[in-house]
Amino acid sequence: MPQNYWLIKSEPNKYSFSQLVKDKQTQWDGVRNFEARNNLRAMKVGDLLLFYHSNIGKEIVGIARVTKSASPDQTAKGEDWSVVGVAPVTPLTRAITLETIKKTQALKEMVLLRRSRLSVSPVTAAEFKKILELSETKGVL
DNA sequence: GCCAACGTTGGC
DNA sequence: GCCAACGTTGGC
Repeated sequence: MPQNYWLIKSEPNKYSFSQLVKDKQTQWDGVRNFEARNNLRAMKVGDLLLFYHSNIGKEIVGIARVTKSASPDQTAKGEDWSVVGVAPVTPLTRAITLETIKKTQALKEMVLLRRSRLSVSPVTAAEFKKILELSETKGVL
């Protein structure tokens, strides 16, 4: 079964990776952008997620996984938005900053850089692997 | 705090 | 259907 990879953004003062670790699981709601929503809908249980802190930190801090595929976002009654279930896998041994991503040849084409305002974006297997490698994070794949 | 990028809205 | 105005995101 092919597994896909994604990057999800959150401002750490709103919902941080450590909060997700505490919660054990959460619903990824509040997405109000069509393209981001379509990416949520393309997620399958078991897909892996890079958890990025925007504004504060500007770095990828952890790995999470999809525990539940897309369902209607109850926080948007009458509108057609989606949520997925997300659970933490592991924090990165070393966080990967935006600066590092920009400097790293293998990561220069990341959608994160090309589409800076998109809050849910696809990540290639090669990019995902590179992030794990650079962050010295083991036991995920 | 500023501003570039860019998605959305609304007038025509 | 075009496009100006406006609002939001997110880097700096």
